[in-house]
Amino acid sequence: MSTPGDITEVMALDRLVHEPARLLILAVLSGAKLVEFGFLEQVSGLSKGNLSSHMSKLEAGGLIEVKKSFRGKRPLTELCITPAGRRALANYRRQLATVMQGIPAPAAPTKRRREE
Amino acid sequence: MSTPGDITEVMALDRLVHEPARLLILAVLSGAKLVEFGFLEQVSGLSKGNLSSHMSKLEAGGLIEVKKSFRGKRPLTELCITPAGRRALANYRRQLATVMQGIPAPAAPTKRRREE
DNA sequence: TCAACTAGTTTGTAGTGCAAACCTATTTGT
DNA sequence: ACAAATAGGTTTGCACTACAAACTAGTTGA
Repeated sequence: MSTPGDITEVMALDRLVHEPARLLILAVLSGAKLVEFGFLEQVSGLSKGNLSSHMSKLEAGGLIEVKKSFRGKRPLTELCITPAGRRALANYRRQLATVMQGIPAPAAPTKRRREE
Repeated sequence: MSTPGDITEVMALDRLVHEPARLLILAVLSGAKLVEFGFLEQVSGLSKGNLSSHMSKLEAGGLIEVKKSFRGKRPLTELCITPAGRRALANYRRQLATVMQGIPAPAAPTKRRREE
């Protein structure tokens, strides 16, 4: 039961969100009002450069907002997700759910579990 | 409740599978023993060239097998998923499930339930 | 003063996805 | 018989992307 889950929907996935690094960023942002650049750098494991460029793309796409200020005398960059960002993320999640229905479940043929 | 669903797992996603076009191909292959190139071309909506190159990558990665033969006098290319391909797909699905737990659900601001 | 650190941005490059052009053989039209 | 069209793909060319290395600008410590 449940809908067939049209797998061709996978082709409609938002590439801006689909990129793992950016999806991670959005997911983290969705759970807080304001997130510091440095914090994101640590939880994501991304290099500063990489993070910076993904940040710019998300900002250019209107999915996040970037606020630059100072803490004491040092620069501080903070990110927050926009309403459009939340929508994009929720939409992406919905599509993922649809897509997952088109992928056969773990199959679980034997009891062994191997991972690498 | 339910496990926290470590969102950083998103960084470990298999890029060979993560690409929408290839995920679609794998999903289709997982539901049949042997699939014709032309059929795949139609259901995916991919151009022949694009399909061909994704096919090559999946083959190079050992996720599918490509069998070339003739039907009557015309060339016929058929694809089938390998055991490694099935494992990769199942593994990807598992990771996706984990990742989805890290993405906030549809937000459901009101009580309405929308399905489409 | 000068080295080292903080907080990011810009640059360079290898790799990717995509469609257009191409290829070879077969079939159809005249 | 010969040209044009079609089938079934592959190769090429290009615009774009993710990533790390190199860079910039200000700050703190010695």
